Amino acid sequence: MKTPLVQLPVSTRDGQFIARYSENGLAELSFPSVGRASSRAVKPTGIPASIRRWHRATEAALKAVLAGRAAKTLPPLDWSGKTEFQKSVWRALRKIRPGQTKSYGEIARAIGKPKAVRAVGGACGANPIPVLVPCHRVLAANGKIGGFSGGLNRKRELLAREGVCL
DNA sequence: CTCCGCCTACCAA
DNA sequence: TTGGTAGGCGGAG
Repeated sequence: MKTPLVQLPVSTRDGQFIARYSENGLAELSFPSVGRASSRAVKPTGIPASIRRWHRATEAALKAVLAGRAAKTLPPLDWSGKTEFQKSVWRALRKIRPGQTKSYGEIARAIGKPKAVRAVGGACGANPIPVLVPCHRVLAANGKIGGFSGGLNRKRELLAREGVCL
């Protein structure tokens, strides 16, 4: 099953994120919507114990990263339906520690596709689990901020909390 | 096949 | 430094 079965809110200092789970794990994490936090999140009765457990991990991990610290544990991530290229990029992103940064080119080389620089940017933009899969730690080669699907301000803030100076 | 993008290196002002 | 640009590659339609 690819469609998320359960969608649960995560309240943080930055607002209410939404986590979506499939039977295989966390499939998607959304930034707080600019609009009001109307609980669009459906909270079906009888949430599987496994998902409740994953959600606790998600909450702890998200709060840690938002505070500039490393997440101790992550719930299983469901990347089913995604391409091998994207998964290889996201795996590489997970190796970047808080406070560290890499360029799109470095990621491209790390996954053995040195010329797929721009495509790496595309994969970052398609990252379904931002923050926990730290695409915000990837900068342009010249040390510039680069882009960010969640908004550059957010990227700057996340990096600042990790002690990264631009 | 075409078009677009969280890029880059390079060249001209 | 700033600005324009061609090359390259994966993803979406």
